[in-house]
Formats: sequence, C-alpha cells, structure tokens
Amino acid sequence: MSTSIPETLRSHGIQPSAQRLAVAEYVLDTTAHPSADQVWGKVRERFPMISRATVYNTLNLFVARGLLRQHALSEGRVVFDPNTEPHHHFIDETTGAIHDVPWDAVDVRRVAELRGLDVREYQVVMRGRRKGKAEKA
Amino acid sequence: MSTSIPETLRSHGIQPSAQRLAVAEYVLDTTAHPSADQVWGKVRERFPMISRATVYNTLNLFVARGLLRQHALSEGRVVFDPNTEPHHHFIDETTGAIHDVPWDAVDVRRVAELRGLDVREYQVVMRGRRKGKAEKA
DNA sequence: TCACCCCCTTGGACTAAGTCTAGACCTCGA
DNA sequence: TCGAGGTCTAGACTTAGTCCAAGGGGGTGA
Repeated sequence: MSTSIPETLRSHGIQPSAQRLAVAEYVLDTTAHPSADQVWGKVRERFPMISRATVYNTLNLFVARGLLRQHALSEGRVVFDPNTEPHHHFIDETTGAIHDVPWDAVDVRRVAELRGLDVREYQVVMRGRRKGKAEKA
Repeated sequence: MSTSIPETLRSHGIQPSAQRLAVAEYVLDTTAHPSADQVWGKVRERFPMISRATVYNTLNLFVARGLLRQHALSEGRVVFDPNTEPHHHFIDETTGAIHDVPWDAVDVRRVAELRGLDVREYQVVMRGRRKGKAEKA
C-alpha cells in the first residue's frame, strides 16, 4: 500500500503502460490464484481491447522480474500468485480452489538430508476440504 | 512380479486387451514419470497402429481404477506414476526430471493442525539439482 | 514543433495437449 | 451363426499458450 503500482513496476525494471497497469491492478492484489485466461477475462472487463498475447506477455514478464510466481499444482492448471514469499498450498478437492498456507503452519524437518539431492526450495502441497465457516449448509 | 499384468488389470476391474497390455507393460514398470504423449511414443514402438485416443483413454482408466497416479508438478506437465503409495517428489531444475522421494525421508509435522482445513493427503514437492554420480563432467 | 526510434500492443496463425464422436471391429455367449 | 456390448481408430474439435509481422504511441534530440 505504501508504494503505487507504477512505482512497483519501475522498481522491478518494468516500464509501466496502460495494459500492464490494468493487469497489475488485478493480479497483484488477488488471492484467487487465477489462470492466465482468467486474468485476461478479468482485465477485459475494464480494458476490452486488450489482446490475449499482451496478457500472456505481461504475466510472463512479471514472473521473470519476480513480481509474481507461477504454480502448476492441480490438473495441469497453471496459476499466478502475487505472494512471492515462501508458503505452502492447500487445494480444495471439491472446488479446485487453491489457498495459501503460511510457511510456519507446517513443520518440515530433514528435507536437506536427502543424499545426492541439493534441495533449493520446497513446499508442502495439501489436498482435502475446507471445513466450517464457508459452508453453513 | 508375483502377479501377471493381465491379472493385475482384471483385479482392478479392467478387461485386458492387446492395447491395454501394451500400455500397462510400459507404464506400470517405469520410474520415468512419463507424460501421456511419451507413453504414446513408447507404446507405438512395439504397437505402431495404436491411436492417441486409446492411450489417453487407457491412462485415464488406469488412474480411475487406482493403478496409476497422475501428477501436475512442473510447468503444467501432467505425468503418470505407477507408484501409488504415499511419497514425495523431487524435481531436477536443470533437466526437469522428476524423482520419487521415500515417504520417511522427510519429516513433516503439524500438517493436520491447520484450522478450518481437513487435510486428506499431502506431499512435499522439492526443487533443486542432483549432485554427484549422475554428472561426471 | 517535428521526426525518429524504440518499445509495446495487436490480431491472427500456429503448436501442443487433451477430449469427443462416429463408425468399424472384436469377442463372447446363446 | 448371430447379436450385443465393449473396445479401438482416425480425425475433428477445444483449450492453453507461443510466435510473428505489422501498426501505434510516447519521449528525446534537433
């Protein structure tokens, strides 16, 4: 909130443009883990003439510059996530929705001990169902 | 090894056929985590007239009947894995190769404690490089 | 103010992965 | 032998994503 979106883009070496701002406004402020085509659909609501190639180019640029991360978690769906800090993921089996799980909510030990493997990063991918508040039925 | 492939198929409620056997012979005995098209390519070496639809149908059938598991781990690639026991995965960032990691090589605690989430299964996905023996350069 | 250049965007063609469908083909039991 | 059900094939179709050539727009120097 302290820095504006154009500043954020510039600080990552990205020249702001109207299209890039429109993509950034949506994708840097969502927890919905949208796919590229979902981003396209959303951005077109406010910017109907934007082309698919531009959205793909922009998302790939944001990933390359570290503004976004790309995940392939479920069923070959590739999604984008503005949360670039280490975290885990929970996939709701009934809806397919992806939820972030804070890094310290899971306690993983001995990852680095695997012989012959130089583990640079890891995450826990969980599957199951959400309980409680979301479903009042 | 104790049970033949036709028996294995039948015991999972799958009627054996020449095509299904050809797919099963390769895919139930590999650790390579092949994609569907890789399976198609491999099976065609010995069975050139098999169609792509048959290979996809067969793989999906095997997954539905619990003979195989499907993973979407890296870059939207969907791969098949005959190892249906719980295990983790290591992805070699330089080659894209996927390696199985034994369940007890990683020590995960507190997964079940996430409030509001009913975790039915989980795995640790690691990324990095293989060290040592594989690279003699 | 003008012109130029460079970067960005566009639309459409192209590719790859996967699904669907209609018809042909087996195979097995009666 | 016949029929029915399940299986296989080829090809059309869909979806996700990339590539490319051409057009456009904004900043900078003259």
